[in-house]
Amino acid sequence: MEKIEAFLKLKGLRVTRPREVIINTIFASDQHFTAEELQERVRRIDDSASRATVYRTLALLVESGFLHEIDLGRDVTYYDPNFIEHPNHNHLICMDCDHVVEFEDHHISMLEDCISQRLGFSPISKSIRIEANCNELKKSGVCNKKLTTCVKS
Amino acid sequence: MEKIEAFLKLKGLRVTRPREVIINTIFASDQHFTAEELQERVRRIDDSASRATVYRTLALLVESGFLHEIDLGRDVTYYDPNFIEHPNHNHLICMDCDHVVEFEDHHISMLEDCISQRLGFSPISKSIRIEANCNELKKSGVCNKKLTTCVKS
DNA sequence: GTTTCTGCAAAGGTTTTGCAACAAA
DNA sequence: TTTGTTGCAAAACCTTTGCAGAAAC
Repeated sequence: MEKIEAFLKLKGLRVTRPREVIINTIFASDQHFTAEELQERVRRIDDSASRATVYRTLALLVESGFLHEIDLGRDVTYYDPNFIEHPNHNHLICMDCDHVVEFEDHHISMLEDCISQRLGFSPISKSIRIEANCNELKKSGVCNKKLTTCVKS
Repeated sequence: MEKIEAFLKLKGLRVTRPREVIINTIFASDQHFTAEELQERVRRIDDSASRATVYRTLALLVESGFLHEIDLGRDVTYYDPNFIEHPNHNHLICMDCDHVVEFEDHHISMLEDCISQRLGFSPISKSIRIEANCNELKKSGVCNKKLTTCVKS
């Protein structure tokens, strides 16, 4: 938050009440969210932020690199506040329980860089999306997976 | 096309003129496209297919696995008819020239499977999207990359 | 005071849908 | 003849935008 405030001032942008509330709400958790969900969380904390301002602030944070858009294969845009801590993470989406597991893997990351170079390009951003079924569910009929933190390897 | 016709008959669905035209148009090329682009190509061949039917046929083909939706990071949905020949390919998108390079890599694919299993899941589909800059452009100021076929490694 | 930001409501763009007519089997 | 399919136009959906008033600095 302090970083973002500093950034705003540097750019000649203003630290307003709606922006503060929105930014605090976003970074209060490391979980991905949609604009809709954010708007609702913001509304519950403080009524001072319209849908338009939520969208405008999201765009601002994405452009300035504080937030990432991710594609979970659904029809809305998801935002991920967890890229500052884990800049190279990927997503596995369980099609059974809809859980999203974030994971990092150094080997894959290196391979992606190699392949890009071989093709004649320098990667800016790399992302993997895996859609999967839950093994636990298949075996026992019940799914207890609630992994929400970033798994590193 | 014969495969899809057989599938339609098997499912009790009908082989109609608009469907034939749309399906033939899609698989006349192995290049990805948007609904809008498809509609226009279809219109030029034969006027017998409304926008609604184009969308409905796309949905049908995606559901039945003949066609894949892909995310190129733009704001429209792209469709990729090239997954039957190359079921595990990924996309590198050049941010300079907007070209899309399809690539396959056996090692990455295996790593994705391993990671999924370690996390307790069985992958259904895996996709990588790399956004990149063109090396040729950076060096010579000109970009001649027009790779459109699937690069295997 | 000046400039940026906000909220509202309206518009934007893509995709979906209800319905009556139509065509495949 | 039955059932699935089409085209049209309207609706739905998420997201963006124009504008006048409000708020930072």
